[in-house]
Amino acid sequence: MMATGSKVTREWFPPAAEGAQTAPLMLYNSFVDEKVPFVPAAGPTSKQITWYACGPTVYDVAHMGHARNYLSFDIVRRVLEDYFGYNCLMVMNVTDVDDKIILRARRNFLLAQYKSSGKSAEEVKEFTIEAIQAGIAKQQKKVAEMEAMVAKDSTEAEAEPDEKKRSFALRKVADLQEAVKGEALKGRQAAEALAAVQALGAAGSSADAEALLAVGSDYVAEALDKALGANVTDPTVFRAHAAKYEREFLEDMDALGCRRPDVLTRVSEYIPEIIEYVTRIIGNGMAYASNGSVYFDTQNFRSCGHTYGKLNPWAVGSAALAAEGESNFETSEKRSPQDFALWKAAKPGEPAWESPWGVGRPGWHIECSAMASSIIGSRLDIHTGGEDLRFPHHDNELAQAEAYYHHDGCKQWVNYFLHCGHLHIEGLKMSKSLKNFVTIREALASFNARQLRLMFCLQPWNKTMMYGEQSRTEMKVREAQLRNFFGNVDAAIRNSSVNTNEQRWTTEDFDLNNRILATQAAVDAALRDNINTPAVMDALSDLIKAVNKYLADKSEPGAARALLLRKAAAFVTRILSVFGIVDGPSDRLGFTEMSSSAASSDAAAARYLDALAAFRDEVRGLAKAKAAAAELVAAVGRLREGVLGGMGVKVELAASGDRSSWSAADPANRPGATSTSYIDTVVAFADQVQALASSSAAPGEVLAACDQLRDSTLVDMGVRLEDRPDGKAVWKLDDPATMREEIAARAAAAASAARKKLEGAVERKAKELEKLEGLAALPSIQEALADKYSKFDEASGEPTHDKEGNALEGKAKDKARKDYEKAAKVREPLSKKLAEDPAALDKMKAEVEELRQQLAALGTA
RNA sequence: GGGUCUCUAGCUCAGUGGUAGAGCAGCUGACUGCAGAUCAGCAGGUCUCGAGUUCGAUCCUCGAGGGGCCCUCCA
Repeated sequence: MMATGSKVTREWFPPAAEGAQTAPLMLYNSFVDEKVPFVPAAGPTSKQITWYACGPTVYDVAHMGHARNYLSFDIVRRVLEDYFGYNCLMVMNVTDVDDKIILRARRNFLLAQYKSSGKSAEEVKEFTIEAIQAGIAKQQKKVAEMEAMVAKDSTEAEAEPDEKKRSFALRKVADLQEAVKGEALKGRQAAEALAAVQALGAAGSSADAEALLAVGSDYVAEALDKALGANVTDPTVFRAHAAKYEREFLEDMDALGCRRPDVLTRVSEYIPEIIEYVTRIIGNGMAYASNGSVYFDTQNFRSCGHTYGKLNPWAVGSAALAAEGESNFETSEKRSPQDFALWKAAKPGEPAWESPWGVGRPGWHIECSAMASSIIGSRLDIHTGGEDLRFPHHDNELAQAEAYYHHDGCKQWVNYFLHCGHLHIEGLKMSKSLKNFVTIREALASFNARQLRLMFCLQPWNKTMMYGEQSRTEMKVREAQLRNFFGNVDAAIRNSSVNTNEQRWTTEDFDLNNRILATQAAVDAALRDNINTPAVMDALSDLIKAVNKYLADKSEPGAARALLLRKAAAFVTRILSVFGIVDGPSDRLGFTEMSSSAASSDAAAARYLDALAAFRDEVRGLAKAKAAAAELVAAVGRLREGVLGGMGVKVELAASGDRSSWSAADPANRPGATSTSYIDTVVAFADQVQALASSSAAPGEVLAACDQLRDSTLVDMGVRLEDRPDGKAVWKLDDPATMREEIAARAAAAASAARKKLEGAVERKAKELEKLEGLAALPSIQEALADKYSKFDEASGEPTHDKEGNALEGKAKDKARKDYEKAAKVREPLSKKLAEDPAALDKMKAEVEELRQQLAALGTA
């Protein structure tokens, strides 16, 4: 090519770059309790972020309250990763060294040892009874002590001159009284257990050790622990207990579809880092060793220019006051009541590690600071946990990290602290102690992971979440809407092939496209607004409704634009996959065609289903038209020879009464398993229709056969058939179990529907009547206002003179009018009703009575 | 007791200085041989109460009351 002098001017206008900055992602940050823009620590344009999640203490099975944390933040994480495109390093700890774990592990271990020691049933019984009696004695002693303490503390509290301290002392007394109640309950439970154990032997037959221990295991374990607990020194006992529940926890998380963290940090594996951490904090002058333990020095921490209690500053003072009230503070190892343990000196029967301060184990708060610092360093983008951990756990964590990084000038270890709201069930927080918990496994028995995730997506992550009937109903409605949407769109796309239909856009197509664009904008705005998943779900629901309307408008064959429908459905799918409600690409590893599920679909099967549906449509059409039997026979013939024959299926007619068989015309090209089952079905159905025709059955019987095919045979094959008003059925593939459940639920609902409807009607009518009667019993407006005004306008009824008889003017008059209007508005429903019909109240009474009688009649039937 | 948040339809919650909205639940209706799907409509509110600021308050201020949460272990 030659360079010539002729230069061509290329015309291109660059799009304006101003205002290119997109709206920020806002996150609700616990440091300030408001939504603030999210900026990665690595820089505003960086996509690299770090996240430390406060993980489980693995002492028992996890319940849905725990799932609230991990599932909700999994959704948040997926949005950050898959929607906003951040690369997130997610670290989660597992607390496997903890008071509860130690106690339970030791007891379980001793109990197991005892069980396998080959004691006779008599010995076991004797020991169990002793154990329970010891438990009862201890309980009684404790109650007595507590009651004495209540008496002592309350007199002391009364005498306390300082107002603030007195109120704390009084609160303590109240708490103590609550605790006494709790102990008394435990005592009663122990007494019941004792009776049960004694009954086991007395019943005559030999009591076996298993049964005895099943009743008294708690007490036996406690007794064994008291006697032998200090001798348990083998660290594998504790590790094994934690490992079991850690494994179960991770299984639960997998079952819920939560992405695993990138790094898992176990306390037991980070002891050296923790010791180094504590050492440095001591070196920085913000902790001190005391009698084999190490405490964090909150006073010095403040003197060094740090802020203690950033997340819950209000709790700090109160907690200190409460701690001062502790009777044993003078003898404490702490310098200040706010100080907390970084390292605890070992007690017998506990796992312990060597340290510069003697044998011991880490305090509760230090693990998170040390492990997160070890993996991530001196600045985290995000730290998450349940809202109950705000104080003291997370505040102490922050203090420890700032103290550790003091000489790096660290004043803010975490940029965004996110706390999820608790899970409530019937108005109460789900918790182990309230015994109102549902384990994750139990929940997964009633709902699948998709349903649970959908339920979580319908409520904001940072507010209290309701787990109840209402939430379940809304989730089910939403799930059905989504399922029907995907099914409807799929059917519509099948029936509006791009190859055979005009694709030019009409007004409806432009409108639908605009709806899609608007939905995309709404979803984006909702996600930026603190990852507001309920708002996203609402936006998707609006789009689905728009698509439904579009499909209704475009009901003539081929009118709907398959490409546009696909666009809408693809967007909904994409967002759902971000939430993890449908499997997304990031949940599989490797090339997708290697995954086992990819090959399972049998593309050719659709043709046979189409043939079956079309044949059934024809049969239904003939039956509804009360056509002659010969026409049905002709239809069967057309199916066998024409349709199926054209698809390479050769039907072998059976002798009368027998089932026909079929074979592939080309043996080298045999249909797959799914296709085969469809062909079996269509051939059998054709036989059935022919038999009905030849016995000249009534049209109703033919329709019944069609219904049975739809409601039973196809359901079992995972095919959902829906008859449309135009006489054409559409089919969708679905899970047979789900469909059977739906059918069963509908049948149950239908059975009780009449009664429920009547009950509802009675209740509503009675309520309305009660309300109106209440209004009727009210004094008249003028009587009601008589304490404020003395005279009223004849025509309008409004007050004209005040209580003293002075004429109302200016502002006072306006006020009077407002008073009047308010009172009038309250009475409006009644006056309106009476204006329509002066006898309305009596009529309503009669109606309620009538409904009640109907209901009673139903009850006796 | 202190702190803090909250009070809007039967339930869960949006919302705005110009007398209120959504979803679910309820009730009608359209379509329909049945089932399903879908659409349309209706009803339901002293916006906790009281006082103040304002031309005007559900919204702002103050007070009262109810509820939640935190101040101890918890996800």
